[in-house]
Amino acid sequence: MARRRRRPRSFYARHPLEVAPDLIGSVLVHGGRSGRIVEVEAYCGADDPGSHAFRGRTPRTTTMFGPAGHLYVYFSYGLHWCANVVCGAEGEAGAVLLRAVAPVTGIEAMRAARARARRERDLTAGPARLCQAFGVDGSFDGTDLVKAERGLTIVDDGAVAPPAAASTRVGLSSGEDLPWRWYVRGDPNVSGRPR
DNA sequence: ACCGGGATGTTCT
DNA sequence: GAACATCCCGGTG
Repeated sequence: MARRRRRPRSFYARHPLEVAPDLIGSVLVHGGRSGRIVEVEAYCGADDPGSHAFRGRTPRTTTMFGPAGHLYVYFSYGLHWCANVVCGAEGEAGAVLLRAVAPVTGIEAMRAARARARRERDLTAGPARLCQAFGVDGSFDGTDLVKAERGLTIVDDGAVAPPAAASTRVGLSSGEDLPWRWYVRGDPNVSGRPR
């Protein structure tokens, strides 16, 4: 069993376009549940028309403008929670959206939390699905992954990261041409298909 | 497999 | 009042 090492603050303090591909293959951990990250998207603050931070700081986006390594959780389409890791220098509002993981441990707990999922690959394929599977909601907004607040963190278990392919991001009406999504090609847990 | 529409409510203009 | 970093279900082929 390889040693699990928490990602340090310096890992997240880089530009989101560097952090995003490096997060592929890392492991998201919450209590007994864990999953290997297979799909992410980078959001680049004021430089990025697709980012919630593009039009400046608002009550909702406050966490994104804070220090790297904290979790930015937002409510989507009136139904779902989605989670990002804040990246880059404080105030730049960079973030990486966690879009999909491959379940590793705690799969029974994930199934219980995702009772509606019919197929196994629907357990954690998609930003809202993975939050539901891991029990992440708005109360986790602002928690520090480096300190593993509330048991939530991201670790490097030493496994060789699978190669990541790049594509445009999913579901945007602005910034839709920027190739800022990374995913493991062929992994069944990846959500939105690249064009 | 692929596609279309409804759910649902916060956020910001 | 419109937009929204989504998901699920039921249709069709």
